Amino acid sequence: MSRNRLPQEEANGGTDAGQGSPARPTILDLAALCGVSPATVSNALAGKPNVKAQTRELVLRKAREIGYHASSTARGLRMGRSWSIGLVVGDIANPFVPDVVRGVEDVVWRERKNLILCNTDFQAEKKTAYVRSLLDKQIDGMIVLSQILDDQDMERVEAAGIPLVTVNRRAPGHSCDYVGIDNQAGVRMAMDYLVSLGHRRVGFIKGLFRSSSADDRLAAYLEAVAAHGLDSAPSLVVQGDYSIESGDSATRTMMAAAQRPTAIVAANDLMALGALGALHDLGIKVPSDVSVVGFDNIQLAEHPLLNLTTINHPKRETGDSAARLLLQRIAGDRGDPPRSVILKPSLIVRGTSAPPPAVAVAKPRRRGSSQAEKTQAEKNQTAGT
Amino acid sequence: MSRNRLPQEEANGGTDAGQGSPARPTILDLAALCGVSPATVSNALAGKPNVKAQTRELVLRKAREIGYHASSTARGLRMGRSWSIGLVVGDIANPFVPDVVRGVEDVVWRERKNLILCNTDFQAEKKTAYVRSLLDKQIDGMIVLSQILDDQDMERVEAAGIPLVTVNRRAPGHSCDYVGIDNQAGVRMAMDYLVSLGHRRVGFIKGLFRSSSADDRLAAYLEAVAAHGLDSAPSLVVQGDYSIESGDSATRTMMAAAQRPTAIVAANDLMALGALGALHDLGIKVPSDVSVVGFDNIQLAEHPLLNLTTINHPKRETGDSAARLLLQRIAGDRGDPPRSVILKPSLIVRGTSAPPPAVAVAKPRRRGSSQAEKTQAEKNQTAGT
DNA sequence: GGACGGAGTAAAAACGTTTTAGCTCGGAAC
DNA sequence: GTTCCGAGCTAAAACGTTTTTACTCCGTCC
Repeated sequence: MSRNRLPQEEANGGTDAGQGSPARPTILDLAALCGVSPATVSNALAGKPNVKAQTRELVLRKAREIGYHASSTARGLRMGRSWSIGLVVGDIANPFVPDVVRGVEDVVWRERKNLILCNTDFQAEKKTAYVRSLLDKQIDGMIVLSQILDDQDMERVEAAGIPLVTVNRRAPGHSCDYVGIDNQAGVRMAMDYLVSLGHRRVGFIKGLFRSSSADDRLAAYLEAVAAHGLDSAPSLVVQGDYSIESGDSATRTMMAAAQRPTAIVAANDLMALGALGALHDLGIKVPSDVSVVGFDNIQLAEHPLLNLTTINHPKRETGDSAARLLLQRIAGDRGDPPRSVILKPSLIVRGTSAPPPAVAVAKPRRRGSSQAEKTQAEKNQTAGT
Repeated sequence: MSRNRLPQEEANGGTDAGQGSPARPTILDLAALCGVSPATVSNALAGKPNVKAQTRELVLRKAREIGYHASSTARGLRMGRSWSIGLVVGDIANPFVPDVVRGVEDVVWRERKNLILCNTDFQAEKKTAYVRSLLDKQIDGMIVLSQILDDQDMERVEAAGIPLVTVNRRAPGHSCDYVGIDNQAGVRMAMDYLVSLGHRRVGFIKGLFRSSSADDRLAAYLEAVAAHGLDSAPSLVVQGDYSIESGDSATRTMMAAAQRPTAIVAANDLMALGALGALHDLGIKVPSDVSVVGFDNIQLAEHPLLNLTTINHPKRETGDSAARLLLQRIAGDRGDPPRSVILKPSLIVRGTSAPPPAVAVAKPRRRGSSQAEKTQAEKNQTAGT
């Protein structure tokens, strides 16, 4: 160490006549300034017990004076950590995502860790590259939202011993912590509710194939159709891709079929909003002609002009749980068996749902309860357009 | 280096009988494997010209074989960089923000840098802590969205020599790269358009005080009122805070006043949507009774049921420009004078704007031009509502 | 035949920490 | 008067790179 010669000749030379930035103080500077060794400074700042109170005080004071802050990079290299966690999302611009991110940030922030945001656009190549990059950075942990990593990426993460929490979509074959929602229960609530209103012919706009949550939601729809003995027809299930546009076109397809549904359940709110738009364009009244129920309860769903009946997905709590699980895993034993948090959905009745037009009711008429729901629903959406 | 003894006795010991993760290979392992020095490996991988083609090939092959990836941390320590940039936002859940983030991510991704997302909730303490953390991490650069840093934080960033780009809000007293929109032009377009429709009494829901863009938008409104000789009254300008709720309550306040406006311009779309909700609740027809114009053109503004006339803010392009500016600054000379990118707003006519009720027109009737505008506007919004 | 030069490689320093092992010194125990 | 011990500190190694400097050949030139 040629730097550490004389007390007054510190690492960052006395007069910084150079125009460049003055180079921030290192632990060596601080040690020299305090007249102790770097080890002692480190121990003092870390609160280790093997340093005299008086010395610790001196170090803390001087550190504050010169504005010393340890380099995360150096510390990370030595300790093999980075105090940052990777958050892999498909599309941050999807209104569902930022709310979850917000939940993650909130708890991660409490431990003063940083969030590295990786937007994959659902592209395999980008996903792989981001995972690589995160591993190279020695992240402390990783959260993957609404998508799965290929086996190779997964293996790399496991090999690196990096804790991983998956959200909304289980990685088949790999066991890791998971946070999701009870999709089946959610759709069942929507279906039961519609049936209680008197609907017998309910259409479903499903999400992308190959996503576990999409499968669950579709399965729950089919089960409900069977359980309640509802009308079933191929034209009542249309494929969407979670976008507004796909909800729009799916609805047009569905309404063009011979047997129109009296209610439509969409696998997410964006498609439900697309359905509302399409029905509006087609001159079909909501909810008097057709009811629409979404899934997620995104922020704008409660706007008086949209006023979407939907299944609430606790988004912020999702992010919160995922981050908690991850932090526990980081702090605690890596060997513990994987844990799952399955959040509860809930039905939010707003203005896009009502009993079907009278003619459609074939079964014996329901009593009060459905009537009450109806007036409630209609109240919510009076004066609509 | 006690590790580097024999060819077959590599750093990461042959048999990893231990249960822990096998510890990833270092450049020493790779060097031993190839029978060259770590320096040569480094040069080979970096594509330096001073290594024989044959050697380089060998190194690359072996590197791929054992899946060698350099540690960003070690490299960062040595090179004084981190290949990540800090993105400081106020609230990621605000629908305006993710689109900008998406733009940033897109260009940052091209250089394989990472994005560290800092959500400040507009809290001074969180802001300061995040900036500290970013500086400790030796980030390559920083983007601050729609907020300003206190002088002390600002000084720290400057002292560290970290390039900084501010977006939507200039830091008074500090000169750094800036990306924004021509707020005045935007509001002027909205006002001119409304005047051309025949409106003479236009209300304005302004944003938070102390934000430069809010000031600009308000100023433009006032100028337009003066320039066109429109009605002006204190009750026509109401304070909001950029949230839906504030737009709602501001509108109720405005409509409760003696002199109701025939049109409302809001400083952002969320408040405009709040206005739509309030008017809907109040039973006031949009646009026949009152026109509403927003600012930002958030994604859902184009939904057929909202169909909001608004000023487009090129969000993605904003993020794009900010990131570009930042990367240039990182790569190029730090000493260059600060640059600004001012994006152009544009008027998006949808269904929430129309001529005022006939009775409201007091001044002598405009000729053709306004009529032309009107038909144009109506053409744009046929099949609306 | 020796000096020169360039190509290719190696040795070692440096980046800024944390942590382990060891040192010193004063007092207590025997 | 040794020995032992603990408190408080220091020296040095280690983390895994990049980069500077130096070295070794080998062919070419004079």
